[in-house]
Amino acid sequence: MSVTIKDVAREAGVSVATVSRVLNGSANVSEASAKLVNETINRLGYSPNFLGRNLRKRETNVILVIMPSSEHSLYGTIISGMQEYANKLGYDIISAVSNSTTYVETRQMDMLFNRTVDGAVLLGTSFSAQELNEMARNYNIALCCEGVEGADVLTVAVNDEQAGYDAAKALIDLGHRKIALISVDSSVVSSRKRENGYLRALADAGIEVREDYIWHGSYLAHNGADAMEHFMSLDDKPTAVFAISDLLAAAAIKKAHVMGLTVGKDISVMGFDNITMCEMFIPSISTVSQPCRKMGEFVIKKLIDNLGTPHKDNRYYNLEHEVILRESTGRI
Amino acid sequence: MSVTIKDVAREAGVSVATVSRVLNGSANVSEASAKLVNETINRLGYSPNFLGRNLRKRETNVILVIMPSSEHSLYGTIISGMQEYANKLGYDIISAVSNSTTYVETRQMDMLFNRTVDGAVLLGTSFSAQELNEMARNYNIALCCEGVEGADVLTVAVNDEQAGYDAAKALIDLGHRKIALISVDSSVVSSRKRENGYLRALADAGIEVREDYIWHGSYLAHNGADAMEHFMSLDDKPTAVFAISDLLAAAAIKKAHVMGLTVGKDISVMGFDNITMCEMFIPSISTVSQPCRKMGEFVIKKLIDNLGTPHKDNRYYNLEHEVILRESTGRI
DNA sequence: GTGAAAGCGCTAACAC
DNA sequence: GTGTTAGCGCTTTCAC
Repeated sequence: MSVTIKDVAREAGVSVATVSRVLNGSANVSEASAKLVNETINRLGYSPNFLGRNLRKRETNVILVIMPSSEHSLYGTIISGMQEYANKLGYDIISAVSNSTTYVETRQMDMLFNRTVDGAVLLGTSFSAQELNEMARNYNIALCCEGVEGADVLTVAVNDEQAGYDAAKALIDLGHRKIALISVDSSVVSSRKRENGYLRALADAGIEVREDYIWHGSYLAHNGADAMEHFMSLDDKPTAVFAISDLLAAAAIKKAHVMGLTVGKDISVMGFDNITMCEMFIPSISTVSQPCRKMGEFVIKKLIDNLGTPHKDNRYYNLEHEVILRESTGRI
Repeated sequence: MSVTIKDVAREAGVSVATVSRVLNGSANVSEASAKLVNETINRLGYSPNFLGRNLRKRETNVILVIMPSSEHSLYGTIISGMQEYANKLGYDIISAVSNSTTYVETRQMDMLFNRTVDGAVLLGTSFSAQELNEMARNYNIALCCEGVEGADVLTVAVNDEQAGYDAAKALIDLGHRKIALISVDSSVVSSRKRENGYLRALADAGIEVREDYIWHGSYLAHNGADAMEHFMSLDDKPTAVFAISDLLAAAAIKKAHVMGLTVGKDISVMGFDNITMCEMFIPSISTVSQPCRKMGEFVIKKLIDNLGTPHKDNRYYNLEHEVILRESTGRI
């Protein structure tokens, strides 16, 4: 039914080897043969079957990216960076969304184990360090955005602790002393690190940490609103809030607005990630930006480097973040 | 290096056929053999090479989804719906972002032509009807969200014309007579249809269409702001604006806000798509929602149905949209 | 410069 | 219930 290399060879009156050579641009094909083969390929509408090719070559030139969520505009930018770089090197990027479900993530990682792809990048994972190390022994994997403690796996991310520090420091520099934190209840490493950075910044500035200024909940928007409501119910209210994600920050801002506060004046709010919405929001949202494109390019570069060699680079690379001040934060 | 079915067979002391039977759950394997094979598989950490399997079976059970952009939260929800449904049927979904670039999209479609995937769903495409028809003759493709006029290809989308009508009608029902439109300059069919629906709604209500109330530009946020600025520079200003996308609506709202207007009172703004941001925005954004999950499920169901048969269903399916009124629109 | 042939890992027909 | 074997479509060695 579908046309194969054999059909092309027969029609062109050459051997399959010659067709293959033309296909792969190998040397030692006469111009006449090459021309003839190419014409036949076009005439027959032939497209090589990559299952055959990849099986034979034992490589697919495809890299899988697994995202924990599809709602995060950050991931789109990262993947865009990956794709551009990968294409240049003759690789393709495909992606899949795990929804942070171990079952789905495992199913997707099967594409790596069953040789459908050459490598995988995880933008957050539910696998343990031990599981990751086990996988990394036999397969090429990398983490991006979100490291896993104890995992000896190639990782590219910002320094979340320092980024959390810088975010809190920016609020302190604006004159704030009563700074609250909206964080999440989960074991996600990056959030914990951002939280640690916040604590260190307060300590450095000689500000005492108050339990009632620290809120833990889910990643959902609702949590940002609840946190803001809680802070505003306190007798001694904070003047600034640092949320470990922009979504939580936006929800907190919305709640403050509904409560009649002017965000940026009555209360300052700082987010994290610099998602698309930050600039559009009313007020625009101050945040910490990650170098998404660069992270995508870099992790792909390193991963592809690993594909060839037995000496895999499994280092942890930190890329530079940047604090961006917009309307949602103001001097006190 | 990597362990194959042969290794398992040798270690277990059975033939590769028996291992294959266990792998595929075919009948006619004694319990003893099955147990032995499974133990050996676990012991050796064997994972079947799908390149071999797929080559032999001439199917991959993988469907590719191509998105024009990665920034559209709609797509994430659609793909989520696809994935859930596909997994139930033993299929996997992978996705790729074309950035509306023909070169990239073509490169991604190669995965279909070279048999790396069984079918492809395009959430918007830069291919012409003719090109699509040509592809559909030999391959399994479907369009979702965004139809192409003249393409006899399986398509699942909302009725954009009616949706545009309903959006404008909702504004009319709120008492508005001076209703402007923010649309895009491109040939994207869905936008033109929404625009046509807007025109029909005005006609039905006996409202004359004014050229200076219709703005065409790019998809970028900037365009929404420019449009609002233009409308507000008119002597006879509109009291409501319908934007054919939520992003444009948000940008228009932001601009109106900056200009000192209270959106929802001084000016009403209606978007389209019901992206995540709509609910969080200040004010929350009225919009038209598409049944994303359902669309994803449905298109996958139909596409998988097509995989088996020579009689392909290439109909155009319309799913129900819904107008959602929030704070950004008000009664005049 | 070109062709014959082996073989990548797997499934499935066929034989027993 | 199990094994033997052909062959999916391709690349690549080896011989000429």
